[in-house]
Amino acid sequence: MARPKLHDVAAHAGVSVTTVSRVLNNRGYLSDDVRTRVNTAISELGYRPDGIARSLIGRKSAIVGVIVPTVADPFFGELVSAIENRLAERGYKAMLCDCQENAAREADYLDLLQANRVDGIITSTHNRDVEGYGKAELPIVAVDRRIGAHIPIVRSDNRAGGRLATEHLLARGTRTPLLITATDHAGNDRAAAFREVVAARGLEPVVRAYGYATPFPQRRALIETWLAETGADGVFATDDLTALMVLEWAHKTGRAVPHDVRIIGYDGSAAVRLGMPGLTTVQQPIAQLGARAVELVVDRIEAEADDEAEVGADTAAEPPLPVELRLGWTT
Amino acid sequence: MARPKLHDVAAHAGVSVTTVSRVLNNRGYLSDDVRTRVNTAISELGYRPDGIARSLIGRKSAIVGVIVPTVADPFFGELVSAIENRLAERGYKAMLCDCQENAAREADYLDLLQANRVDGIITSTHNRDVEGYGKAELPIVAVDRRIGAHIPIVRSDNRAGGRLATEHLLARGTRTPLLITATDHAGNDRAAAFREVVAARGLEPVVRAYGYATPFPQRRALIETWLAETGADGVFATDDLTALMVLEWAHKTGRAVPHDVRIIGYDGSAAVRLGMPGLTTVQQPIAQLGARAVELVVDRIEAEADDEAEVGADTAAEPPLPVELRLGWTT
DNA sequence: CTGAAAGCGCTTACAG
DNA sequence: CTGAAAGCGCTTACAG
Repeated sequence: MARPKLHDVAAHAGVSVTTVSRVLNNRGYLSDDVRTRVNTAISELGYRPDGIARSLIGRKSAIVGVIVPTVADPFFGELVSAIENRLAERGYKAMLCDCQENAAREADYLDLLQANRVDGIITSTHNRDVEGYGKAELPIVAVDRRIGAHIPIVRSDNRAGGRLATEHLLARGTRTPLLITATDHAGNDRAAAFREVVAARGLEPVVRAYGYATPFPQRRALIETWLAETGADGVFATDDLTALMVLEWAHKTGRAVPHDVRIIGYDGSAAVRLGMPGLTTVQQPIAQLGARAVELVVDRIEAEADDEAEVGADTAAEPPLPVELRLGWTT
Repeated sequence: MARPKLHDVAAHAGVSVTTVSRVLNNRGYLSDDVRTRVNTAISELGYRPDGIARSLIGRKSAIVGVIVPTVADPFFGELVSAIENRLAERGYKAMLCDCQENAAREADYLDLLQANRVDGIITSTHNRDVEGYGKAELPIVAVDRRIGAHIPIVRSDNRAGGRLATEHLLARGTRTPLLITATDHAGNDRAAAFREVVAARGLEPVVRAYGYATPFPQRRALIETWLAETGADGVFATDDLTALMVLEWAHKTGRAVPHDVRIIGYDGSAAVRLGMPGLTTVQQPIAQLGARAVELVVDRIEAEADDEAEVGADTAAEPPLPVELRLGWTT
C-alpha cells in the first residue's frame, strides 16, 4: 500500500485520528490500552508522520538553514559537519546553502529559506552588506561575522590568535614579518593583532590582502609576487590554505623552511592537520564554534515557540572561544 | 503585518484566491488586467508563497537529501558543493546528512528524509549493507557506491585511475610498490588495477587497508608501520589525505621524495590542489560527478511527476567519467 | 479518557 | 476568463 497516513492508523487501531495524534505527540490523557493498540498499528503499518503536514500546522519545520561560502573549503566543511551533527542531536535538519563566495546568491538563499519556513538560520559567509538579514523575523546566528546589531556572533578569539601567531613568528627570529589575509578591513582582529605586536617590537607590519573573490590561480600568483617583493622571512597567513601556498612557493623557489622563511597558518581543520601536520597554525575550536551556534539558534527557536521571555538579549556579546597554537616544523 | 498569505493578496487585488494561485503558477487563462493587479498586490505586500503548504499538495518538496560520510573531508565537501549548486540551478534545495562514517546514522537519515518528503536522494557513503535503500520508493542515485541493483551509480573511472597511478609509479622507477587504501574488497577497482599492473611487470603487489572507521591518529600510526615494514619505494594512496600522510612521514624520517620514495594520491580536490599542488595525484572530475548525480536524480523526479515512461531503466550502467593524471614533484 | 470539527496555506478539479 | 469548494496530512481547541 502507499504510504500510510494518520487515517489508516486510526482505522487499524479502531480509534479516532485525534487519538492517534495524541499518542504520537504524547499529549493529553490516554489509557494504556489505547496507547498500546495505536503503537501496534503504527508499527504494523510502518507509519511515519508526514513532516510537511506537521510543519504546516505548528509553525515549526525543524529545519535550520546553514549558509556558508562553500563546503569545498575544509574549514567550512568541518564547521558545517559540526553544525549538522549538533542540529541532528537536537532534532533539527540542516538545509545547506553553499554560496560559492557570491553575495547575490546569499540574498536569494535568505529568501528561499524563509519561503521554506526554516525555523532559524546559521550564517557564516564573508559577504558584507547582504540585505535581508535585518528584515528577517526568525532567529539568526552568525559565525565569525558581523551582520547586524542584534544578531549574535559566535567566534573564537581572533585577537588572541593573531597575537599568538605573530609573537611566535617573532620569537623564532623573524625580522621581516608579512601578513597575508583575505580582506584587510577594520573588523579583522587577526590583522589588528599582527600590527600591534609587530609595531610593539619596533618592526614594520607589512600586510597584503588577496580578496575572497579572487580565483585560486590568481590568488597564488598574487601571493608569490608579494613573497618575492617583500622578501619576508616570516609569514603569517590568516588561513591554512594560504599558508600551504606559501610553503609550496618556498619549496619551488628553494627556500628552506623554517630556516629562510617561517610560516604559520590559521584554522587547523582536521583535513589540514591530517594531510599537513607539520604546519604550525592557530587552531580554532571548529566543532565548538558549530555546536555553540546551534545551541544559540535552537534555544532562540524554542524560546519563541514557548513564548518565553526573549532569550539573552545580550547574546550578541558571546565571549570568544579560545584558540591554541599548534606547533609544526614550518616555524 | 505578519507574513501575508494568499488570502491577503486576493483581498488586496480584489480577486479570489484561486486567481492569485493561477497567476503564481501561470496556469489557465488570465486577463492581463487581473494578472497585473495580482502582481502589483504581490509586490506591494511582499508576498512569498509558503513552500510547506505547496509541498503538502503537489507531492513535491523540491528538496533532495544528500547523504555523505562527512563534508569535513575535502573531497566530499567539494562534491556536496557541486551537488548543492547544480540542485539550486534546477530549482531544488539540499538537505544535508553528514553521517560521520556511521552506518546506524545513515539508516536513520534515510528514514528522516522520507518523513520530510524529500523528492529524491543522492548518497555517497562508504557504508555497505544499509537497510532501507531497497524499500525506499523515491529516486535515489549513488555516487561511486553500489547499493542495489536498480540504483544508478555515478562514478569516475576507478580502474583507469588505478592503472594510470600504478603505471606512473613504475615508470618513475618504483621497484617495491605499495598500495594503501581504505578497504580492500572486490569492488575496489583502484586496487584491482594496481594488482594487475604490478603483477604484469612481474612484481609483487603489496596492499594495505586502514578501514574507513579508523580514527585519524590510529590511521596515521598504521600507515607509518606499513611504510617502515614494507620498505616501499613507491606508494599509491587511494586518497590524497593518505598520500599527504605518507609525505609527512617521509619528511619526518628523512626520506627524500621522490628519490627515496615516490608518492601518488587520488582525488585532486581543490583544497589539496591549492594547498599541496606538488602532490602527484589522479584527478577525479568532482564537479561533474556532482552535476551528473543531480541530473539523474532530478530527471527521475520530474519523470515520475509527469508520469512519463520510466526514465532510462539502464541508467545503472552509467559510463564512468574520465580521470586524469596530475603531475607534481612527489613522483 | 476520547472524538467530531475546524484549520494550517496552498492547489485543483469543477462549474459557471 | 474567474470563483466556490474540497482537500493535501496533520494538530488542537472544544465538547462530551
